[in-house]
Amino acid sequence: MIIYFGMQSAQLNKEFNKKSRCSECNIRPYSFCRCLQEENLKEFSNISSDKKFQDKANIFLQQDDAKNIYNITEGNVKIYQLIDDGRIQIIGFLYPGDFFGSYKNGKYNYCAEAIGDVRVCVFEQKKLDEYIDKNMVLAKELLNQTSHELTLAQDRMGVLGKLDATERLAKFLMNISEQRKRIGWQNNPISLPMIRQDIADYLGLTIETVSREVSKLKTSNIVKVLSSKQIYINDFNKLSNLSK
Amino acid sequence: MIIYFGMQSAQLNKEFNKKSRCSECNIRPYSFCRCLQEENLKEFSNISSDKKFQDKANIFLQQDDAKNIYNITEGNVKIYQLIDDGRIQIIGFLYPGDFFGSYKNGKYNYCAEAIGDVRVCVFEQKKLDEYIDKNMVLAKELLNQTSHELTLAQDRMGVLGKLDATERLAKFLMNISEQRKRIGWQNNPISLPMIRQDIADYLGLTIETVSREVSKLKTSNIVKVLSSKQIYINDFNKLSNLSK
DNA sequence: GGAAATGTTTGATCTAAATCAAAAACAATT
DNA sequence: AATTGTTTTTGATTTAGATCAAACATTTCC
Repeated sequence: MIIYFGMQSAQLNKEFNKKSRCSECNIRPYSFCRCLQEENLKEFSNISSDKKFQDKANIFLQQDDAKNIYNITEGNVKIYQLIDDGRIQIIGFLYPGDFFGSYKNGKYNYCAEAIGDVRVCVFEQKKLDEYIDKNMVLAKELLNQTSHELTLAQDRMGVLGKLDATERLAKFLMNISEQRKRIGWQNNPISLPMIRQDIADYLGLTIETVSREVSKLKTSNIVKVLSSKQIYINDFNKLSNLSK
Repeated sequence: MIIYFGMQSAQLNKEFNKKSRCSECNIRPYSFCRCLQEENLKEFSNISSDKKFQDKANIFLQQDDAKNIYNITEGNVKIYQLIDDGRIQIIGFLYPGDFFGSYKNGKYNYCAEAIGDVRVCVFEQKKLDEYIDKNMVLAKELLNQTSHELTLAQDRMGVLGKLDATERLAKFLMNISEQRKRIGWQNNPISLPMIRQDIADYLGLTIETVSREVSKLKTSNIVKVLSSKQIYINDFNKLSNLSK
């Protein structure tokens, strides 16, 4: 910051007190940044940058050199692996507060694509790593969050390996509802940011099976389909029982 | 350590130089402990303890209060989730150098059971956490390892969600072979510590399908089945191609 | 507002893997 | 070595969900 001689006192004050991006970030309580103290936010803002992506934009591809960690501040991101011929496995649908990318050099383990308009904070691995050395509370927070991500990934093995189509869809809807609640959004009705094909590729099913399972839930009055992407859950208990 | 008055000088010296368990551990280069310096090993030995389990012994159950982190020094461990009625999803087969359990209080995310005779180092969460505060290199190592575990878990979603039975078994055999190589064991023939039922529960298949797929690999001369748990891979290229 | 493109639903048929069944191989115990 | 229990293999049948096909709904864009 450069302070010119003759600057007005009020103006000067304003410069000093200028809010950093992080200090004004309203998703921070739900993100790994929540471990930081107020006084560290200014510095932390400086090691990251704000970036926007529009619907269907690739944030990175699996074969790209892994350079960054991304933290979502607005919108949804899908991360997915391409098997070979064109088979897709969607790893996850991410929400504000979720982070993705890689700490390690090398390749990313998945592709990342914006669903709708997305805003992220981008951290270079190197800078984040340097910051961690200075503020170890962040290392512990990242360890806790990554460890929690791992338990979620393990839970998904059970879904993909052992649940039938009905159970998978029920669990999916429950999970979305809980995710929304976690970040302070209404948990009912739920808005599905992704299309049916994405749900299918996430659950290891086909689009037709997903559609049929939604219809079954509708017929049995467990959900009301307000529109294809707006689902009202009439009976959380029944849905939860179906989801195992 | 109690030093009695009148102790001989040679004896005294021996006490001081006594090797710690960690310093004599030969799996350390393959485990998260590899990040520690020689001079820290004695202290690190003191915050963990050695424990043995025999075949089929439960190390912990999913509903147990999560208190420990375990590090395998000998043998194999299977970690698995029980869905409800009795459906089982095996999350992973662990090898010497792998760790499991939980840093966080709460419940474990899976059950852990010994396959054959097993030796582990047990760390109490609290003690490990205190140690991390003193030696931050361990936090970074755990973050890197957990982050790597997460990528493996994500890869498994593709296997369970998108691969057919032939591809699943081929990938499984390749993975075992690579895992063995990683820790300096011969990568061919491979020894499978687990029974067919476990392979089925790991791959989201039935025992019959696993058996049939093994037979197909045998018939097509890609592997030789020395015994049901000893597999010689005749053609790594073909097996790798099958595994996608 | 209408055409084109994209996404969703429903029906008919097919198939990979599950289930059911039984024999064979192997290991453990007396 | 015979008995018992466990694990694996192979065959016959069934089935959940995939694939194929077509209509229907919704969004996008001149």
